[in-house]
Amino acid sequence: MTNTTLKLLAQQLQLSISTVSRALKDHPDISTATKEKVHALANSLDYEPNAYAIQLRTQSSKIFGVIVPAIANLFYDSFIAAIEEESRKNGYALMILQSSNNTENELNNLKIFRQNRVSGVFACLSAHTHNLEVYEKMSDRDIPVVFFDIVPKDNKYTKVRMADERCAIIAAENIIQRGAKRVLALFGDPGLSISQKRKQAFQQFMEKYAPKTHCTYEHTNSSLEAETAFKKHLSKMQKFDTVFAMTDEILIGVMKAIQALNIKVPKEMGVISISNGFIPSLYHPNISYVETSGYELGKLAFVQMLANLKGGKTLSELTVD
Amino acid sequence: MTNTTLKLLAQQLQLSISTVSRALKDHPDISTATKEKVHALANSLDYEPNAYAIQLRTQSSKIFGVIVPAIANLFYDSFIAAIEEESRKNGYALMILQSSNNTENELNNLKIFRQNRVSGVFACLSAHTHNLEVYEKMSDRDIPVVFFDIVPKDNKYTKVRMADERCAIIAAENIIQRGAKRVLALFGDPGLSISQKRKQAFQQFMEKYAPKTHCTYEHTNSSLEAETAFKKHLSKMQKFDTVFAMTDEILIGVMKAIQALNIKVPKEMGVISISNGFIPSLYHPNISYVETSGYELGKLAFVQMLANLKGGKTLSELTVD
DNA sequence: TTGATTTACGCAAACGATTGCGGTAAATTT
DNA sequence: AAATTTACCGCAATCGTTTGCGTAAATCAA
Repeated sequence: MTNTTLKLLAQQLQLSISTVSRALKDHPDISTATKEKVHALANSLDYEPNAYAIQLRTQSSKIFGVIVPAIANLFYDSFIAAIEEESRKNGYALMILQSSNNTENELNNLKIFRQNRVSGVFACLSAHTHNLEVYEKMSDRDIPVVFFDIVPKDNKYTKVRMADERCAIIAAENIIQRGAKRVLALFGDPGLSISQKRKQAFQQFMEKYAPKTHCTYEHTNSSLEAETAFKKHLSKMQKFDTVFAMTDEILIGVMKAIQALNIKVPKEMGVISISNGFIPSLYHPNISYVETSGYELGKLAFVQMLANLKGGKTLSELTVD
Repeated sequence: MTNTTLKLLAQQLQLSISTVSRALKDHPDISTATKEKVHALANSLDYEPNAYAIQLRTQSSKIFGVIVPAIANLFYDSFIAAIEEESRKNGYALMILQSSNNTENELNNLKIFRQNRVSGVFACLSAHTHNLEVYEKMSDRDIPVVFFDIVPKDNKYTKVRMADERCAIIAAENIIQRGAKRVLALFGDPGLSISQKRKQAFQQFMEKYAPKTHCTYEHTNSSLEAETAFKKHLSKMQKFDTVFAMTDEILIGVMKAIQALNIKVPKEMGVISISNGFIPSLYHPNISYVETSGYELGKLAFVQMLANLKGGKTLSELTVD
């Protein structure tokens, strides 16, 4: 079946294309009678405007691009869910691409976005992307970019991220309140700023407000490493009574060790993590965690995007507590 | 900055637009010298073809639409990851929309897809969508639709799904091999065909090959229900030694109960589920599961899509073992 | 030298929608 | 009855590409 176009409608109604176009969008120049006729035929013929023609003409696409390291990740999931929801409300659609933490993919994805003239891009940097030239290219094309989660350091970019320091400090507070004596604190990839920030904030806070509490810090790059690290430290002379996991990934490793050793939580060992809550809810009893909501972050990112789209650039770093 | 177009290149090179266009795509009509000049300028000016103009002209978009109930779901995640990978290889991009199991959203999403003239749609039906008229509309527009996971019954549609029966039977086999005496088998929403199929296959197999094994069947609609059901049945006179969870969701409930009651797996209780493996890997010891790979299903779906795109329609129901 | 081919390029018409600028009847005002 | 306004509508250019067809100049065969 051939698609219904303005032309087709115009022919059947013996009207000009412009009249049909205007009738469809309720232009005051068109008489009510004509409008009704046009609408009637458009409905019965199931007319749907060709988005590409519109975009070509108006130079705006009503599509946002999203780059995440991986879709299969609970944090990004909820982030995407949030911007998807907002996008729908505002008449935008989403084009989601994964970088798989690979800079080359990231480049390719951005290219696709440029070719599709997206209205804006939500981007989470790949773990080791340091060359931001490509993102400059987007700005050159007047395509606003809102960075989230893993963001560039330079303040000229619009970025939203979790309040990493806040989360770590809340966790530390909680640990102190519990009266922990010996703490094992596990952090992620030391190369990522998120790890650095959380660790620094955590450590500083602990040293200042609970100098007597003995803390062991360690960086692990996977669930497995976290599991091993946990077991290793536990077998030492001085056992610890509390473990802090910076991310879900680390928490998973910790919990496997805890289950394997049949350690009772929270009696024998306190566990606290930073998470959006899904993983902690899988265990019994539920693990306490400091909430980092990808959902909230998504909402915030969307607001930023809209602001960028309207009033030029808003250069800022916003964080969700 | 204004975007580089063929026109611009043509002007600067004192060539016609058509020549530039052809040079860029290595048309034999164009001399090598000209091609080189064109490419050089195109590169330095960072020329990128306007996807909308191309699509308007060629009537094909190089974009696939994907509808899932929720992105934040491990099964769909891996499915999406697979088709995303394949799409990229084949020069397509993905537009992902969620239905949130809401028929109205589903309609809207399809509309967006139609307006964007996607090349094809991968669709997972909302739990309670029975009116497939909208999908007919896609076919009328020559937009192939490949259904996955939750698929319509009618055989005129192209659909791929997991071999539900196979999975259930493999699990049953496994249970019999373990020498289980009393089994608690937990299934999902009885309204979904996936639940019906798995239960029926499971039950039939057990009755045929292990008639002496006592099986209790129950449908639960959430993790919490599964947890409650597990506890309820355990407190009865005749305890069971094996539990079967049809999905990750159910498994989560079961495992919470098991942890709460400090039951030893697999000594005191055998646990088996159908899953893609992520959730079962969170526990210690790892839970055995029958693999249902969203990833594999995605690959299969993509092949189907390509076939549909090329050789007209392939009406079939394909399953992944 | 002449006619037949090749080579290398340009013209112009699409694709479908938007929109500024007129235009022409009818309605209203003088 | 002439002048002016109003209400409706059409013309045509435009967005950036693609592509069938036409054609000069260059090459070749005779």
